[in-house]
Amino acid sequence: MPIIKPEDWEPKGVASLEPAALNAIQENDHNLCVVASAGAGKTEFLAQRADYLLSTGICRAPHRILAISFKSDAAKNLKDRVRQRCGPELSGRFDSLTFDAFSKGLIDRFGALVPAPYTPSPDYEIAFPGFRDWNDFLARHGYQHLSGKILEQAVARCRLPIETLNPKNPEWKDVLTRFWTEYYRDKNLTQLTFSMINRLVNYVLSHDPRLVAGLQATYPFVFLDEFQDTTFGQYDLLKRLFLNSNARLTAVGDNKQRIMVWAGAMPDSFTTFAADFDAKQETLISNWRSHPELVEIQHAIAVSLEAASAKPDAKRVRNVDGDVCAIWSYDDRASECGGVASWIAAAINSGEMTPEDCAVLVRFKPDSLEGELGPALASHGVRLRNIARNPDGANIAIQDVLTEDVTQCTMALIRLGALQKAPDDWHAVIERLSLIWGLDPDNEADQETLQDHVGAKVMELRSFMETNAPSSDSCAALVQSILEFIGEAELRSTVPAYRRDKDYFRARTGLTCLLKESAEGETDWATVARNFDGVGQVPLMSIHKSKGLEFHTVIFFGLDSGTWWTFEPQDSEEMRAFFVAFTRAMQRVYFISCRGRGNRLAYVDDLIGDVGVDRVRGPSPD
DNA sequence: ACCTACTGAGTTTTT
DNA sequence: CTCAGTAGGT
Repeated sequence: MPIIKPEDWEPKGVASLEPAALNAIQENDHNLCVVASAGAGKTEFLAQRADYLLSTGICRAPHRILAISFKSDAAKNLKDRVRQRCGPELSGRFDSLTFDAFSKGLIDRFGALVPAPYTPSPDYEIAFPGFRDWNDFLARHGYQHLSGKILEQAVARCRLPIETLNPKNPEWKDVLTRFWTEYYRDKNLTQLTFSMINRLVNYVLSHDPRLVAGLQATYPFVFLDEFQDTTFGQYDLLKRLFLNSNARLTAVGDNKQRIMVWAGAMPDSFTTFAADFDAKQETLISNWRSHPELVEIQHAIAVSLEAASAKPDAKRVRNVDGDVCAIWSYDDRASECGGVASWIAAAINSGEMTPEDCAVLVRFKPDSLEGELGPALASHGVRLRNIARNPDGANIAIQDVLTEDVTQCTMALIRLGALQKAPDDWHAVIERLSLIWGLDPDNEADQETLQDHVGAKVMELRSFMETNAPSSDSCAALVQSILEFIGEAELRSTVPAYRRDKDYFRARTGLTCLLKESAEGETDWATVARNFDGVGQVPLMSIHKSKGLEFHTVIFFGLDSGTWWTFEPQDSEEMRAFFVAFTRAMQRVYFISCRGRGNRLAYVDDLIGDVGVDRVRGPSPD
């Protein structure tokens, strides 16, 4: 691949980028802090910067770029965007992971180097202890006077080994020692939380500086997405890895979307980072997502969060009629669900949006709304998909199944078999199999054999689908046959996250169960494939899960004091969550307030009322 | 057995 | 804000 001179480099695949983005993309001498409000095109910015660094050879093989995100689908989106922008070869040196997946990968590779007694057993399980579990641990060991919440934080922040710790209250040293020597050992098996994995990585890196040197040599460039949500432990690890090294760090995020402080995020990650890493700041002000009327309201909310917020430059054109924002009020929950369901069905039938373009958001407990709204939508022939739900029999959420490597390989082949046209999938399969089977993408003979192989497999899948109707058994057989074709051992050896059986089977079971679920009641494989991908289904999720996503229309359930019982107006996490929900919408957003759930949320109601958002009677069921 | 007044817990993520 | 649980009264 010919190398482009840095001065000749131009953005690819987009009409334009704002000047601040261009400056930041071509910044080679400083660490960077890029403040990017909602819809500013963070993913695009990072993808263009990756393309700049890779295609100019500023980041030359064998050097790689490490990109850290907070959600696995965000990591996946970024990876895909980089592949689109600079092709499979250069993007092969772009490692896009979540912080937790990155730390877990290091423990899976170097866990044995962690000094005793902290060495984790290789078949550990990932634990997600709740409030009760932390308290139970304390009670079991006679510390019932201490708080589980504080133990959780202490575990997330402590430096290992505990023996060297010097806490103000020596009792905590005993508690932590006991906790770590037993790990989170409940039923005779080792369980690790992600905060523990983070501490173990930190420990092994401090113990063995060669690992730090190796990582620094591999990654001269590091991207940090959604930096406002960085936890103390993650930041500590970041410093351990890259402070005072030659690595160039690019932190991107938006304080107004900081909604993870409750889970241990630093309240001031940007200022701390800017000071420690002497970072230069750039501010992106475009909003490519929402049209001017929505941006106007977003700005009013932004100003209430941060008085100095810059007014974004709205780039999207409005293309719907009627109110683009309103508070819909209802008296009781039955008319609420009925009314919203018939409105959604009518909007879909009129062709102004597809089901998957319309998101239903909640503050929490999507499961309970699924039970109410799901049947109401079903009576109009519209399906609701709770993306946080585990498919029956799996212990992985639907949204995570979709981003798994084993899913992407398998489903690309299923789509090639089931659908008339799937050109992207053909490309994706060839690209992936080249990698998995270790074939040279530039060797014509290799590529020709590969194409023949895949062509034959697709023909075989087509004839299987013609003779076998979709069913639980035929789905399992299909997955089995495709994985045999790909080669499970080969697949697993190219995906570091599939090193442990537990992790691989969790993903594979998720895939099989979601496929079976997608086949229920269907007679044709094309529909099964579309069901699997969520085509034709209205997605339902929490605000937290919606972060980073965008939808034509957003409907938020639960603008009431019952749902927001912790609400505080000034600079609160709740207000920022509300901002995140609002800024997901490209064309329109409605907030549902129902007497059956609680009272009017006066502060928010008045805030958006002041910029012209009306409280109206919600659409009625028909 | 039943009433009233009070206390405290619940929720959002990460493979 | 709502719900479950509890203490203390009739």
